Amino acid sequence: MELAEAKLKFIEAWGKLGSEWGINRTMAQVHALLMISPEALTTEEVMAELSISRGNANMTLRDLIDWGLVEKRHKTGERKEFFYAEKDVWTIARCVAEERKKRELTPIIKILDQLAEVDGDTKDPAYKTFKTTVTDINKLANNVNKTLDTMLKAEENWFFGSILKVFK
Amino acid sequence: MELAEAKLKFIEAWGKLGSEWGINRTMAQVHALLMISPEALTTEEVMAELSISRGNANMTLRDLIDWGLVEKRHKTGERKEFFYAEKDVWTIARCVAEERKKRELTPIIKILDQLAEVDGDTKDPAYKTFKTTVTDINKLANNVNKTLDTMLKAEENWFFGSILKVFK
DNA sequence: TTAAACTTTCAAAAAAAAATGAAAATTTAG
DNA sequence: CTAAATTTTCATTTTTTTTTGAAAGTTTAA
Repeated sequence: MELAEAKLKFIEAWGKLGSEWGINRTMAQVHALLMISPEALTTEEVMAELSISRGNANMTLRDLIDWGLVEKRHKTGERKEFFYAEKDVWTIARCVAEERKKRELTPIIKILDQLAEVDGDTKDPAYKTFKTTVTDINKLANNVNKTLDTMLKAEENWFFGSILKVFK
Repeated sequence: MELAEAKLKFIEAWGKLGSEWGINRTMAQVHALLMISPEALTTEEVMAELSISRGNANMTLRDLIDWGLVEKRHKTGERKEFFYAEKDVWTIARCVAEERKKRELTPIIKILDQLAEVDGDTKDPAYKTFKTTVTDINKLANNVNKTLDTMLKAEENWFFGSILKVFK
């Protein structure tokens, strides 16, 4: 396969994966484009490569910066801003995990904590089922949370190492 | 908090979480409703509880069955179908992991395998960056895949156990 | 200063996703 | 068989999400 074709396929696949996981397709595509670019790109270049508008490119790049996946760079003598994506896959994975933890896991745990305090009649099946379900989900969420915390502190390559033996 | 209020909040929160993770909000809400229902519900009841149309309820319940999260049940003497959700949180987590692995991880690995075979000039930075990025993502994806495989075979309660010590 | 280069904003438009509901299909009791 | 009960389908509508692009805002070189 040619590099040009492969690039397009990668951008498309990354966009699709993103959208399946609740990430805006264009944001995932811009991320893909920058990940495979050795050099930082300008807004103009991103717009041209992906055929998107200036406004879209600007907002998407801002979001990627908020996620910690992309950084602004400046070149001496150039007035324009350049955008460069983190390329280390483990660092990328950490960023995503950290952000999603903050944006989604922490808020839902807060709600589950409140819901676990619902009061009612222990003999009422509706109450029992509600309480049990919410409590169990809460426990799972807290375990995911703790595991992520530990994982995020872990060595860069824990994932590529032999963690698998744990489950032996 | 009253049970009725708590139920509504739970359904709302579960729907929101679902939509953040690329799951149709209504599907997540129907799932939430069934998870906290001690008894299997009819399509009519789901429609009424969530104020959704028959068509929507029908398709959503079908999807939940496809995910392995809900099953059809029949009551003797009743002609209608009833829907009952799996309540064990670990089993639910396995179902979701298994489905998403099948629907999203396996396909992307297939594509990454193809893309890793792109040919080009080793001295070309664009080629080098592409190759490295794709290869690294591929490695990570394969490790996630293997870890999920092992996890899915694991004991019901591995997650609630002391897996955390692994990362010590 | 100031004007050109560049970036950001956001109301409006377009596109995508989800929901509706009535007709068609299916099932089953009698 | 047959007709009532129930489920499924899917063209259309509605809602939600995403994108556009031009105007406003900002920065900087001279």
